[in-house]
Amino acid sequence: MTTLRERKPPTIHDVARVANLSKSTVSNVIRNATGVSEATRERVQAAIDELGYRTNVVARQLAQQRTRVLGIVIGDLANPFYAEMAKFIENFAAARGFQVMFCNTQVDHEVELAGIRSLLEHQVAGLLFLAYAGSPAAARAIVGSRLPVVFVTCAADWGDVVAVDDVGGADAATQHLIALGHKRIAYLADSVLEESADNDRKAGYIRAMTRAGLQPQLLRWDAKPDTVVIDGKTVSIRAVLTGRNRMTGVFAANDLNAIDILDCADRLGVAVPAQLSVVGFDNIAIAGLARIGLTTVAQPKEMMAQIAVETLEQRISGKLKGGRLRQIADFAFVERTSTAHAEP
Amino acid sequence: MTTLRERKPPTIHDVARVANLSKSTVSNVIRNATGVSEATRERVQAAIDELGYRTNVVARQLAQQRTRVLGIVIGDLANPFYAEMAKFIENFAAARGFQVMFCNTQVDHEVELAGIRSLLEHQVAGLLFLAYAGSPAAARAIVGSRLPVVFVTCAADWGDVVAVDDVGGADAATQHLIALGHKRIAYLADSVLEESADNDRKAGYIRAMTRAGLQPQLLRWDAKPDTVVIDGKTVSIRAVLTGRNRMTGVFAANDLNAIDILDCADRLGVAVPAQLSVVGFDNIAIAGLARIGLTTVAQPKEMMAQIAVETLEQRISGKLKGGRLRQIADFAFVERTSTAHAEP
DNA sequence: TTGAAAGCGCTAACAT
DNA sequence: ATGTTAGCGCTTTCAA
Repeated sequence: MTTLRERKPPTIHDVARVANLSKSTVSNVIRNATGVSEATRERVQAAIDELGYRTNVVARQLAQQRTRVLGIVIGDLANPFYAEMAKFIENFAAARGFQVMFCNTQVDHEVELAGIRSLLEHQVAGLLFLAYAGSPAAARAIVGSRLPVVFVTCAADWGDVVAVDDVGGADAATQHLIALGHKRIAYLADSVLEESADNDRKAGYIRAMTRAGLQPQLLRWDAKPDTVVIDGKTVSIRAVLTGRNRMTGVFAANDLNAIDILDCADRLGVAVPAQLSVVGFDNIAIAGLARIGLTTVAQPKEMMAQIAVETLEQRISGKLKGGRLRQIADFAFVERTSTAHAEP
Repeated sequence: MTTLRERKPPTIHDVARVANLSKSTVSNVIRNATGVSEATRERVQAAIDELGYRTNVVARQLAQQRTRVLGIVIGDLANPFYAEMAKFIENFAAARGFQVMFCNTQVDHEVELAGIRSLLEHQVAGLLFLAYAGSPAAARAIVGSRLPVVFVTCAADWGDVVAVDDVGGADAATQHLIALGHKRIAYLADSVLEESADNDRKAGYIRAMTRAGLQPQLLRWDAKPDTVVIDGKTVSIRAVLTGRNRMTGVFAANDLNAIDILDCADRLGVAVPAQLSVVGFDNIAIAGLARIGLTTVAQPKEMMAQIAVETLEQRISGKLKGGRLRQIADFAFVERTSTAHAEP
């Protein structure tokens, strides 16, 4: 092997020495600056190849006083929806020459803030929030207003927002259940994080219920697969799905929770959709499996990721100026086999 | 607002001026160096708070000639297994003061190499491969031997390896089907990437089949949900599952593919497990759903993530020296409802 | 078209 | 205990 672990990597200075040119000329070649003769360019390239030189981006970042790194704050990577979004975002970012730094720590509020702080210290050029859970004030105070921030799939008033029509989607989902003749329809909040999107979906649900003269029922997991909290009281999921005044329809804040409910129903012997109809939100990949067949509100994931990255890039480059942008994408209602007419 | 978008962030120089001290003293405080009087420390802290100073990690990295950034190369974030692994890895890394940079681009070989190159240019302190697909030679040539590399969940001979006993797990999975009386058992390779883990699992499958005197059948997706390639010939999945010499058992390279097969069976009206038994590998979260009930080989994900990060950290810090480490974790066989005795 | 030189913000000897 | 100083590798004016 030619490269020993110990030897320091070559710098432009080394390249310059080998090519018998100055540092600046080498720099000009590397940066594809104009005004370099073809002969020189080749001479430099030869030296670069010979030495195996590679740009030290850290030094460049310091000199240029900016980076091409995007900070991505994720709600929960274990949720396929966020994983898919993260994948798209990474793809679009890479295509535009950005490197991404992730920060997943949704576990602990303090850890989340520390993560954001670290991203800022690394001088990320922009911040992208996927599911913004933290106390708004704290995060905002840390971020300040020195770099562009985009919220995807969630919302806050201190950055651009790219989201789906959560209220409309939730309304449509609820309306679907109502149209099928269901009366006792519950809303199930997400177990992990009470994000801004949840609130909008809840609002859409309440709007549809109220319009139909039905009583909203807000559920929230207590001990994940067994009990839920309803009106401040802890109730077993068995009671909710099989009790006297059992729910016949559930609209979950997202597919993952909808699937959890499906699983509860299966274990309790409650037939879906014969005895229980379930609607989700997101349209994650597995929702489409024959065995799941989850009726859900689909978000245009790839499109949202693209718009988010593009918006952030334009803010960074300064091409986009002015007030906060709110870009709301249309949802698509996907009817599958988890919903049916209510029993007479 | 006090902070205008335009004003440059304060540096240690500014802090020093406000505190009436030198840059180095401020630096000493920031780095928690010893030999700073309590009074001075407080004076510096006051100035820091007043100015809202935050360390510029880029400058520090350049001065220290090292970073606390880990490069994570992922196979496919849309596969819940990798997403879960990524989450654990990010967690452990963050807990140890590392920031992570992701690179997902499994789409294109060229893009993958470009991603690795970018991570190196960003001077990552170490590289962690989750599912290493690329042509070994190319990636290795780019990385060289200047920084530590750990392969998790996959293997290569030029870095430390943290993996599950793929061969043993695959053998056990296949053996399970054989013990249930199945004769025509196929192996289904992953559709996205032909990784090293696939080969080991294939080897375990072949070993078990051969031992039982059965003929191995290697399948690979052609057009994802419809056709597979077997012995170089394209065959419809319908033929494979319902034809004259149909398979009665399938061992898939991972859960995602196993679930795809389950889905195919469902759509074709093939009853699982009555007419078809399916075993997966990974034990992703959804495999445990009542509706999926996938029998599978579980990998100790969190433990592997932890060992991987720790190993990488020890290589980086120099605490761990010497030859490549191969740390193989035990698998756990999880029997669920997707497997049963073969029909007589 | 090329080169000299002054930073970028921080660290880490070394001197005081 | 605090300050002085010389870098880290690159960019970017400005001269030559």
